[in-house]
Amino acid sequence: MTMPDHAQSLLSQLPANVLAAECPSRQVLSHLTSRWGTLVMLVLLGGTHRFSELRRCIGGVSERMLAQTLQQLETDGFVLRIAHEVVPPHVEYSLTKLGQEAGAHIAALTHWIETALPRIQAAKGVPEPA
Amino acid sequence: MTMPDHAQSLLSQLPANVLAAECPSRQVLSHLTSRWGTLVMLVLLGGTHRFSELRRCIGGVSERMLAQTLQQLETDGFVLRIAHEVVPPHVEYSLTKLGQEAGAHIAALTHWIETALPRIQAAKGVPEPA
DNA sequence: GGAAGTGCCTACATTTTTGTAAGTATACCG
DNA sequence: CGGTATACTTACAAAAATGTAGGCACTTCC
Repeated sequence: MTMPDHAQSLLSQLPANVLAAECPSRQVLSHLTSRWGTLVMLVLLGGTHRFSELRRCIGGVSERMLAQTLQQLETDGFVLRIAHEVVPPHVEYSLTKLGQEAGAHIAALTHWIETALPRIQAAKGVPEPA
Repeated sequence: MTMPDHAQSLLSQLPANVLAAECPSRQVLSHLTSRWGTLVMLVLLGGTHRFSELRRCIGGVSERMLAQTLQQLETDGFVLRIAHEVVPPHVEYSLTKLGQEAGAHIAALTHWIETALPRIQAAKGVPEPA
């Protein structure tokens, strides 16, 4: 045995398989689920925002990390960056169509966590069957 | 201005807010979206598995990381660990009810990535509007 | 005129994460 | 009897992520 049945079923017709170490989907996943990536997607799902706005509403991000995260999401094709050539700089970030689709799933997960948090904290340490 | 409107709306009635740095939901999110956490949830969504099975079907995990990840998910109440007191050891991992709910969202995201991968790769570098 | 705001980047230091290898107790297989 | 498998843990080392501080080229506000 090298792989359980359901893993095979996951492979089925899909063009990618996250369970495989070398699959490019792994990297996309890691960008979307990175510490700040998830939160950026979440905020941008609410509409276009400037760099400093993002920085302010995402508690705890440093400028460095925010910039890095935005670049990753941009090169992945999830975020659209529009820079107005003025000074002081004015840059707007928004989600692409792809970004909105991904963002919807991220929002679903985070929203679930936010509402389920009481249950999660109650379950801590208390062994619970499925 | 300290926070955009939609961020306020996210706060609404929810018992938690991921955008706040100190919110406990942040940690839960980070466990579920950690490098291996996501994949473990995904596999366990397919049913009960032993440690070594998980290790084999999740490409690239080390024993150390798998053990650590499972422990985190267990203390968060997502994973149920059942150890049969025999030698050699026999341990089974499965998802709790909470874990299944969270896992469903994770599966939706990863499944989307797997199917959208061609589009994502095509979009790389090509600026695309929403 | 001085301070604050804008959207970054870069160098450097620190922290965190992750990998590697070895050890454990025992049973089963040939 | 030697090798393999099980489910881990621990110590040590290497790699990656992250934070901090400073700079830039201006403009607007007080």
